[in-house]
Amino acid sequence: MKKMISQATIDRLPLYFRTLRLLEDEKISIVSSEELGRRLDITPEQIRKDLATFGQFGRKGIGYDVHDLKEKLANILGLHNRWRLAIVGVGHLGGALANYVNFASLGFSVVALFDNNPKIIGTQVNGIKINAASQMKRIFASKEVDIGVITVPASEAQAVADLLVDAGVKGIWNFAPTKLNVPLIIPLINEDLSIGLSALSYYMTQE
Amino acid sequence: MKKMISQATIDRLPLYFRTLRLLEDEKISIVSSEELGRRLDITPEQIRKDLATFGQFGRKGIGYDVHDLKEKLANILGLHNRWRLAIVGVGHLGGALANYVNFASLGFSVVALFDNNPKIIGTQVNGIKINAASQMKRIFASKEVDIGVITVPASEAQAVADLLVDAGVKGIWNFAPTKLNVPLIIPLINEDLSIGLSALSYYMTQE
DNA sequence: TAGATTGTTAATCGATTAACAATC
DNA sequence: TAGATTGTTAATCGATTAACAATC
Repeated sequence: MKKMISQATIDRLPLYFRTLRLLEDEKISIVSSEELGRRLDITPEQIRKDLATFGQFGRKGIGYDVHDLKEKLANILGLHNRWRLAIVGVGHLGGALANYVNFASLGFSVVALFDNNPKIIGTQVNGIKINAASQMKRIFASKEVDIGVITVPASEAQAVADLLVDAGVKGIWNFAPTKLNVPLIIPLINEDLSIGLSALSYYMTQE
Repeated sequence: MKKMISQATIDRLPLYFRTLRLLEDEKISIVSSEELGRRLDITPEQIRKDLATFGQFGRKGIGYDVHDLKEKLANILGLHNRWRLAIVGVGHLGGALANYVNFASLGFSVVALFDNNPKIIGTQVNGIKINAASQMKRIFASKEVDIGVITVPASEAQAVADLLVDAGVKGIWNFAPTKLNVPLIIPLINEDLSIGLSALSYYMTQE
């Protein structure tokens, strides 16, 4: 990582990107931070500050070119990379992710599936064969996998993470509700669904 | 909401709760903020500060009683409420959530499913019948639904949110990648999976 | 020119970290 | 008592918001 940019800023970039796409669909070619902010419930100052972190993308008195800014954000986010995913743990959630259409539109594709349940090894999901975890290293090489998605139970997640690291994974997207230890150079994003649901429960409990 | 407590603090409480559960399973009855911090990669000071927001739960020189603190956190988070969920949009993700076991262990249960696809209305997922969205109000009353889970495409999400609010939903868990407008009194948690994946792409792009 | 809007610097706000008295 | 550990106050850090000069 070149420079330290706040997590909050990084997490807002996909929202800007998404909105610019919609604006492009609406044939709107110029947008102000004011309008972007209105669509996203984010202050215009915040948006300008976030964008200014990466360069000068707008024109004073005018606004931002929708197509141009969209492409620049795609570049910053690395969405032109056509990342290849492997999903480890083809239960309900893993299976759903294997079929998830939104990924494709962001440039991600699922190229491999792994599971240790002998009953499903060899079967296919969305046209992709499920392999035993022991095949990971071999398949990672042939399929050029970039990202490992962990959708196994928490108790097995660390072992899977170790296998992924050993197979040369470049990044990990973890859905198991547990802390993982992986080398610092490998980006890891935790997607713990129980946090959001518990937070919702908390807010519903406050009268 | 009685008092303003930071989102960051609320989001860490489920982690503490989860870890206390594991400690209880390990028959460990007393834990220090130091040990909790080690297991979660959170500083002990942060943990003490978070807990102190809600009261004095520990004993100086000793630590925290595992069972006691676990129960107190469950109460704060409202996890004793046995919340009842309705999932709107039974595609791959909605279907996966309908089968998600981790919910049950936190006290949530899925009691109703809705979809507008005539091909699947009337069929069952995990023993729960799929209804047309038009039935929402009636079914919310009879099934005493608390939480609405939105797993429809972004373009339909606002309409679904409106239906949920009209049916008297108490909280919304939104998986559609779009900003929703709902009355301020109704807690809304957004679970936008494309943010995490895009952030991962960003970090993998920085060399 | 007048009005609009960016990019950037300064001010404010809030969250994390450090320090330490209290006490088991 | 000495060692451990909490709860809380003070210091620091970082993120958001406000203000405004530059300029289209």
